[in-house]
Amino acid sequence: MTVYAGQGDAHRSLALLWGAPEEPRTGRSGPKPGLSVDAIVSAGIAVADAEGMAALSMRAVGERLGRTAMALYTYVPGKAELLDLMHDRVLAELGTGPAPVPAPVPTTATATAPAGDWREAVTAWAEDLYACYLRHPWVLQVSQARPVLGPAELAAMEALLRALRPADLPPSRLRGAVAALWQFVRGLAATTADARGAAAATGVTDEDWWATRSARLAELAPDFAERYPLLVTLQGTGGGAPEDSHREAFRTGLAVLLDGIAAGRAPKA
Amino acid sequence: MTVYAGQGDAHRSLALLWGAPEEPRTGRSGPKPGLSVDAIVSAGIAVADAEGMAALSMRAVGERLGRTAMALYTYVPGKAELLDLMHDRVLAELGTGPAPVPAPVPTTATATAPAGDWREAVTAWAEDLYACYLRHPWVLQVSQARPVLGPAELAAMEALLRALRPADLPPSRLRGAVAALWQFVRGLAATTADARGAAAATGVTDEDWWATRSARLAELAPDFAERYPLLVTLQGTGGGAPEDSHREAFRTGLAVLLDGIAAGRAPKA
DNA sequence: GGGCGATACTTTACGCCATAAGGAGATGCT
DNA sequence: AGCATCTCCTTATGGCGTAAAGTATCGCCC
Repeated sequence: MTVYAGQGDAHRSLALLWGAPEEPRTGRSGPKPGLSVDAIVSAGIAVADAEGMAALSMRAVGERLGRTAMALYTYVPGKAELLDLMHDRVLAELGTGPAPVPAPVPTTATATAPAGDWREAVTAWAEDLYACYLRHPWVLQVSQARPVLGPAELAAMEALLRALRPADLPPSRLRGAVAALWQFVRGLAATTADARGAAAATGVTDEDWWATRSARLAELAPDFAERYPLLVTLQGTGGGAPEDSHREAFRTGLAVLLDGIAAGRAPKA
Repeated sequence: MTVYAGQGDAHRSLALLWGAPEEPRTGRSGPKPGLSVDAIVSAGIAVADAEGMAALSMRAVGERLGRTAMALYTYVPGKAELLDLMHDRVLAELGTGPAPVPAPVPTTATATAPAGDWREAVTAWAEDLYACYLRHPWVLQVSQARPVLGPAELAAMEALLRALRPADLPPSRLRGAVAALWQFVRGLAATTADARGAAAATGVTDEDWWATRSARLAELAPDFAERYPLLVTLQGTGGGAPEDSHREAFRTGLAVLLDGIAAGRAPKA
């Protein structure tokens, strides 16, 4: 199950994400709030971390806080908005990259930046995001289609741009690079997360799982090797442990991307 | 809502995907089947195309076929498996690329292939996949986490490998390139699909939607420009229509990837 | 041709889900 | 003290996937 975020009231969602002006409580009466948006978001994350996205229900979140499902609706407009908040909260775990950089002229590119090691910086960013996704695999089930535009998500973007700055790309190419990098990390994290999930859910090793799978496949499609010759040769070369092969794909895929970025740098000044 | 595929019985799912041996009907009695797996899959796709993923329910699919939801269970083990089948059916719309290539020595790289225009071939492949996703946007809501391993998905992969062959990459790098390309196309398609969906659902232009969104954002985070300086400069440079900017991101992102692939080619023979 | 076993399909029911509606109790201002 | 306000609850609605069990229909074999 994938979950579709960002479907709630965009207005309220944004307000919550960015910390609503918090009406200064003038003339408030009634019982003090026993919960808070923050607490609910935390509880939601706890549920999703522990039980997975499928188990995330308003009831479950409420229960974890000793309330009913309906109690949450005082604080949060609905499940969709809660998901947006959970998503951004998780992304807030990301480091914001190395140096904020005071404020060099943002115009053209005569920057005297340390340069060159932008590759390292981008790699660090990618590893950071990858690890974050794997800490909270359910986030990968929140459809990335709708941009939530939370502060943490934007901060992550900004961090990537900061890392890429020394590469000195023209704007259009920069956009392409950012898109490619983000999607790549997310996609690969999803693959890895699922491999782990399959192992955990079925109690079978990732390795065994694949073995069973491909045995069954060979049985069902005896002409496999003729139909997919290139696939077969590629498959054959990656004999190692499955999780290692993901890491290798991550490394090499990233290398491709970095090379591509390097190739598009503006002519050196 | 994202939907999580591949959670059903892997055995039966695979059998259905690959066209089960189709027990040769010896000694069958009972009423003739009025439905078929194919018809059910088609109905499911029709529902999802027309009403979106959220509206895809066993009841809805059954109704379209003039049956109840439970009638489907005679043919298909459950909703998860149906989704797998729908997914692969959609991917079967993809072209399989230019020339199947008879069978040149797959060992080393002294191939006399037309070479060079692998960029074009890969671009065509990417455009094809991108277009297919946009024809059936709901597919992007099927979690890519779990590899379904249907014939069409594998064929798409094979087609990409065929396109990439003249680039003559070492296997490890090839794996990285494939992963990066696939994730990129999928991710960008998701973004585009959603932009369209937002426009359709709310009746607001994509442009207006963004305008509202960023106005609200400026209101909630007046220090936006200081917090995200690089993001702001990047945003500012892309004034055009929103859908065009996706296409541009697609083009430039792909260019980055292709350059990266080119950079990693084995030394020319 | 009669009957029987297999098959297609239905009805019903269960336990979930998000959330609309409205009510009870607590709280603090006036 | 009175009352508006706010939190939280109970209840109800209409959905979902699918288990279980019933009914109708067909083809084979005696």
